[in-house]
Amino acid sequence: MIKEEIKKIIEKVIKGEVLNFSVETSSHADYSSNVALILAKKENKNPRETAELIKTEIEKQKNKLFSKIEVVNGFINFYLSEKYLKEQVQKVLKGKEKFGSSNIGKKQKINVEFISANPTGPLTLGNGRGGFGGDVLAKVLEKAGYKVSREYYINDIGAQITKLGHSVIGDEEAVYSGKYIEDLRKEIVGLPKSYNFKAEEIGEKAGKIILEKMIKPSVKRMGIKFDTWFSETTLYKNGVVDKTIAELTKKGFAYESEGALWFKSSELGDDKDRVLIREDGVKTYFASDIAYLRNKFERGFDKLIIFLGADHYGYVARLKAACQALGYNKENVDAIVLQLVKLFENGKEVRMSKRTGIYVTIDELIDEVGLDVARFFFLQRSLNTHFNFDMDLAKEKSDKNPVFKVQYAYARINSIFAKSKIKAKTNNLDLLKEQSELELIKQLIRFPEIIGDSANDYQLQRLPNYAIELADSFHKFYEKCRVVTEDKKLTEARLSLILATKIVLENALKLMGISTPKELKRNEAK
RNA sequence: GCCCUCGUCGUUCAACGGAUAGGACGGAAGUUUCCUAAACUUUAAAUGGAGGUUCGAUUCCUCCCGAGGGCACCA
Repeated sequence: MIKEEIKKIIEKVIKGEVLNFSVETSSHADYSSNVALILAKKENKNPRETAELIKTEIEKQKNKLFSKIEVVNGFINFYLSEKYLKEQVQKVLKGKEKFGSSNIGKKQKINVEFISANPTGPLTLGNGRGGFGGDVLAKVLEKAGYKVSREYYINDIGAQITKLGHSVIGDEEAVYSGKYIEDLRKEIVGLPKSYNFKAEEIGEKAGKIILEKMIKPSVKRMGIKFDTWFSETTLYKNGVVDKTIAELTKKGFAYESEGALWFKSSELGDDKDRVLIREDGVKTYFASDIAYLRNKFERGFDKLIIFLGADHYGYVARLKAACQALGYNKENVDAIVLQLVKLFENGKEVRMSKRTGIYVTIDELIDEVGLDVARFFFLQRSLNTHFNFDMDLAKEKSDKNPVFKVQYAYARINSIFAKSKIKAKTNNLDLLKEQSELELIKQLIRFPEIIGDSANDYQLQRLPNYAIELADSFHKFYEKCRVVTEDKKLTEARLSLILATKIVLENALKLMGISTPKELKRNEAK
């Protein structure tokens, strides 16, 4: 990664100084660093002079990375040399689908748990946000050198399931409604009327059907493949919950009060203690969640990432407390909190709820706008911003979704190759001298940085934004430079450039789980 | 009441404490004898308010205003 290379060069110059300076792509140059501003402040010197000093030292090294280094307002601006840029094109071509991969993860095992919706109804919009986010984060981490496992936790036991049972039976304790509940009633309860239904059993059956017939197919349509579907029930069957509670008790983190067993989470950063076993002897979901946490670490994961809805926010402190109590490092658990998606219809907010039966399912969304648009749509938004969704607007705008701009760039490249009789050759890359050509190369080499940054801070909206910028650079190049011309050598060089672009576009789109159509039909409506 | 998240062009989203706040849609004006005009070029338009820290704040801190979400022996 270039940022890292430049950083190393600077660090060498400023020697032992430990500074928190940055090197970033910049609108003023190819890369810029604020190192002088920070160093000068520390040493109480003039930033401009400090910058000049650093610049002179770097120039002495005669590094072939740069064509020019300049100092402006105390910033040090770096311009990459053409020679270096052309080497990078070769690197992309050589790297192919591996271009962008890195080893920052050092093969650490990460468990990414996401969606994990209760099997009490279909997946909805909110699950789409977490679903696509989790899947893409997993892909990013894989590309960054982690060993990733995608996991779905199924809450297939307990109060929710009993309530589901009541709903299917249709008694007065019913909470869920909707057509699928009626269908389940027909399927499970059957015609011969009997009044001996046990809500728990019915709920369990219904949950299984919902999982298999509704959730799993939706997940598949979303383009997501889980490595593990983890059933909460197994934690009870295998005695993990009891073992975990016993361990907490033994370590002095659990105590009895008012007939219940409590976890001393308040001693470990939570605002209050939490119940593990209720007065009536029933273990809480939190108890099995701790068991699940322990189970994940016991399976050998170095790091856990858990996607949570904003309505489960309070959970984070509890889980981290549990982590510490069990002797694991709480830093190895990252919770990603998703803000809720609000549904709007005709300009008015509609409260989504599986209980009232008012919601938009993920299947409906994909039916309406297609998977590519749906994915891009969600990925463009930061996970922790509030999100208003209007299906009518989404439908109306789906034709104008920027994902097509990206796919169109890809299609244009394929079209050129389909028509060209000449093959790409890299021996004359020196002929690439146009501004738009060099700009395009600069975009290509940002890709590994985009992945590295996203793997570190989980800010996935960076990916679609980058894809758009890359497509833009390509389209500008396309307008400016004709690829296939009479000049054979130039044609070969430009074909190499667009081949490299194709590789990066394809890698970027695949990372987002978006298709790479070889051609895009012209929009009839337009 | 306490805690968390969010407030950016008309709309919807971007911007590790950096330079002239970026894109998309919508608005205005253009570009096609030539590899797909779902493209390109030009243009108007925004940081909720008040303080503070800093060489420098959309970003960090405090208060206020507004939206959402938590504060269960529910999940």
